[in-house]
Amino acid sequence: MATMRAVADLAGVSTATVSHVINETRAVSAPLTARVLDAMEHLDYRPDVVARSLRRRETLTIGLLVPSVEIPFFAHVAARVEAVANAAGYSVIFCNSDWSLEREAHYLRDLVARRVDGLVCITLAMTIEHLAPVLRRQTPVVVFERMMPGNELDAVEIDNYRAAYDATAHLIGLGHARIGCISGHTNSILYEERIRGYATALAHAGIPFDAALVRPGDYQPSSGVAQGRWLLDLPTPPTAIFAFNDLMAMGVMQAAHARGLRVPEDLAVIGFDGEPLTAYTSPPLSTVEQPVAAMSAAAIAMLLERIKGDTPSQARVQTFPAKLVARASTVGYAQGAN
Amino acid sequence: MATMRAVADLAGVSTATVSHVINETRAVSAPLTARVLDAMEHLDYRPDVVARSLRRRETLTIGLLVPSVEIPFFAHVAARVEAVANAAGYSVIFCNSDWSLEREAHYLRDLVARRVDGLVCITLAMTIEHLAPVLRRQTPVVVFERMMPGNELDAVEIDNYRAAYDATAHLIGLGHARIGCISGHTNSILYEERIRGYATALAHAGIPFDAALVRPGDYQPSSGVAQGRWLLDLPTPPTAIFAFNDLMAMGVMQAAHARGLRVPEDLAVIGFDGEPLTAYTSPPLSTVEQPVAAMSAAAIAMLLERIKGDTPSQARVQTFPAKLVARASTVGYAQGAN
DNA sequence: GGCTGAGCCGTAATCGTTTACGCGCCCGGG
DNA sequence: CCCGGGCGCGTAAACGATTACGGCTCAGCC
Repeated sequence: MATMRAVADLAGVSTATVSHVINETRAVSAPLTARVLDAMEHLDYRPDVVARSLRRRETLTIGLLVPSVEIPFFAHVAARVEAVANAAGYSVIFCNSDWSLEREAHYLRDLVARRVDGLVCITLAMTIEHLAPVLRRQTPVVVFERMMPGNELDAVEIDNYRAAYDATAHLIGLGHARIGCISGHTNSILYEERIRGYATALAHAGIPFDAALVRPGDYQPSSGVAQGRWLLDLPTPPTAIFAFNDLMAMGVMQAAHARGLRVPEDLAVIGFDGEPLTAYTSPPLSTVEQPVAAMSAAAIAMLLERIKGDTPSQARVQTFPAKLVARASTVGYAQGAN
Repeated sequence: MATMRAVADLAGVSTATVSHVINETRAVSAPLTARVLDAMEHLDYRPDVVARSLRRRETLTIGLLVPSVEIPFFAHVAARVEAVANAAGYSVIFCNSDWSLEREAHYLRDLVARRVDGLVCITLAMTIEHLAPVLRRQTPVVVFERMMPGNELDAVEIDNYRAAYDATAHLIGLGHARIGCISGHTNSILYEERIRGYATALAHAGIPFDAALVRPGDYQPSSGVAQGRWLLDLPTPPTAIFAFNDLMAMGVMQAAHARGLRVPEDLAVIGFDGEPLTAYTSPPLSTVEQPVAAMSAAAIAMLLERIKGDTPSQARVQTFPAKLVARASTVGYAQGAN
């Protein structure tokens, strides 16, 4: 409530001096400094962030755009991004697009109008054109997962090819030859990379690729159930299924259990993302773990560099390793520790 | 980038006219209106939200404070609150306190300095004193779950007493007489109410209350495992366990499975919150479902009323019914549909 | 004694909007 | 013919900070 003017008056100085005391931006004599601090204390003064933002032309705010925070992976990212950003003095405006391109566009406009200093966005279907309004205003952007075209944006990602390869090879190593795959939305680089990893692992093992075994999911457990059933209904059903995220893998396990199949004896299941939750399913779910904390920290670090103007001009893409975590849903309780 | 000044110049009018065209706040002749709109179009002008906020003394921003968005229930709330707020034109500043009172206090100060128009906060341990800086600035607040003391804040909540009663009665109805309970943090009204519901249901069935059967959890699945083991290690272990949230219930199921116990034949398990996830565990988890969407909408509605100044002066507490959802983790596949 | 330069501060412009006032003009009624 | 009242618009003062300039004082030195 108290304004800087009030503090200045109470301390008997000008607002300039108060400002400089607060920001330590020019020398102020000891006695004056003391008087100012006293006055601030008395009035419980806090600088008005809005006014400051207007004048400084920075808001100490970043936007965070995610498809759905109800999916554990995105919630995890949101938590980490917020923590790191906050430690650096930034607040986070949270935008949940619900997988809607339209809403994403809406958010982008709003975030620009709000003059966010930067933007972390995690989206699969968005293309560079959608970001045009943001880039035009020179607002730095970092994306999780590389975007569709050969755009040039700072990004953090995992090696999706290798991760999918590892997951598939893991199943092959356990003796499976007929391996189903429940993917996510098909219009993304992520999709292509993971499918390539899956197919390559099969090829290396001399197993023919069967398109019927690859089913599209939507990252919700219900699609895991539906596509899991579909696969199990095949004349020659798979003996193992690789899902593009943990929730769908849980759905698959349930579909299997509902038919009296045992996991992993009758059907092995492996998920993706490696959310903590997976350690607590029944049976514990094998998965491929993404280093969310490291990725989030890296994303914010890159963003802050851009904001500070340390402009590498060249877009940087940081690729992190994903880690296969074998649990009872593939290797059984006997072999699978954890 | 384009400022209102630029638009005014291009259209050959004053900034006042531009402003009035934008906000439709006073009559402007058709020709001028057209010229202004044209100019805006040409320059791709968007009002600067920061400047506007400074002048209007409102930011069209609300703060959202949650303990941990990685817990499905809070993620669900965050998604709904954001959606409703956004539909009303408000942006959401996301604050993840990680259960830390210190961080909560930090966020509250920051949100006030940022002049958020309102605040939705969901916290168990916080007391009214922590909110003092917010209330002093007249910033409206709505809380999820009533707070510790007999404070007076607008709130949405479920009938925790009844919900816990129902869950316990459900287990009793299935023939269980020795029922364990894994609670959350013990320093909240929520805790007291649920324990009261649990105890009362037992009493009504003539079952003596056994303090050894009530164990504190922390809403993480790991505590479900730990406390589940503890309970199963009892000389006379419970035949059913009621957990204060779904994640801990999953932990309990895993602990049971790890010992070769069958759910629900050897141990019935019921959770709390009713997150969608629970329909996909193995077996599907019985739970008590909170009407998150309705609660979130109500919270925002109350907040907006306060913001608009429609001040009931009296704090309002809206209590919603929770719904018991019986699934295979208690009633078995035979009886339990779904 | 005058000049210079270093310390310290205050004045006022500025960021980009909104909005209280007030001024012209035109029209209709007395 | 004059006057009152709408209607339409512009001028300029906010909102609450930051910051470019410039002014003053005093010490040191020639």
